[in-house]
Amino acid sequence: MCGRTSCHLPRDVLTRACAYHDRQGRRRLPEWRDPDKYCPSYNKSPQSSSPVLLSRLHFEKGADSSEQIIIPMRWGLVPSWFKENDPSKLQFNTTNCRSDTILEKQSFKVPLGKGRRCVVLADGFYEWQRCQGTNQRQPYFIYFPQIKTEKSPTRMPAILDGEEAVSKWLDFGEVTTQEALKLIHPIDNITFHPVSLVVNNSRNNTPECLAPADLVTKKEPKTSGSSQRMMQWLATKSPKKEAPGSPKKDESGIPQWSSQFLQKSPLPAKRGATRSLLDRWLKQEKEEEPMAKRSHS
DNA sequence: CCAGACGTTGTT
DNA sequence: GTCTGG
DNA sequence: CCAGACGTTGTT
DNA sequence: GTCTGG
Repeated sequence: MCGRTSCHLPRDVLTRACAYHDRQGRRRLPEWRDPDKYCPSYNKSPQSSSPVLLSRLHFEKGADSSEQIIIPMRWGLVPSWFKENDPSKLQFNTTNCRSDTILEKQSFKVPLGKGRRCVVLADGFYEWQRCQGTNQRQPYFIYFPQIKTEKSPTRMPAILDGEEAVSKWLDFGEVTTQEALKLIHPIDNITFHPVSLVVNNSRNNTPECLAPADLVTKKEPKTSGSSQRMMQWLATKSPKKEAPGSPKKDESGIPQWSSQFLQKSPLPAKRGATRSLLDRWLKQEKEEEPMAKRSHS
């Protein structure tokens, strides 16, 4: 899935890219909170803060839920019951959420049911492809081509394509969870290219991170005489290691993506998964009302 | 009922 | 192998 | 996501 | 806080 993004635009440019239309159809720019925490980078990793869009109603009682706020936030979900001050003390991973279990996993379904939706802004994201026969992993940059509307903010494996989808996703006051989930579907107007291994280290923050690059050259580890003897010794002594050069099981030649999203892509499997996801939601809550109309007993 | 987890990746 | 830090 | 640490006592 | 497992 997604563990690295680029979000490098200057703040004013990013803000304009997030222009949207409110309930009255007026064109607006999202209002910033904590603008100084915005830290543009070509190489954003979990624990860093990324700009996030969310409904104003999350901040002000009685606010227009179609109005949007933009705030730098730490990557990863912190459960509401987590009392430590330091979110890095959370003892399990919440940097990703599987779309096929989001309605089962308590850490995600509870906040989802409360309308806690947001949109993480990014130029695109990185994925590492493991190739057979090497330990190296080939990074790729994946993004919307810069042709259409300039604004195409994304949430990672769940990508919202276009302003309207973003607005509906955020407007938890009017748009129910079930309607919101329908906005997430595989997108096809997306593209990618291989990038340099420079992106591997999250300290590297340069345009080279997302620049097109040649595929990683599979260099045979030039083994010195001594290391060859060492390898032989390991091969005979260690039951865990396989003899170097022994035939590998998987000769399919099919590239294995780390991402479920890219692996299964926009075809039947994913469609089916999405449908059963929605079906399950519909079963457990028949006539979901939008948040704005729910009674607060 | 209480205790304890609450999550993802990938690989075997 | 697994966790933390970036 | 990947890279890099993973530990303690005591002294400078 | 809420769910699962015992």
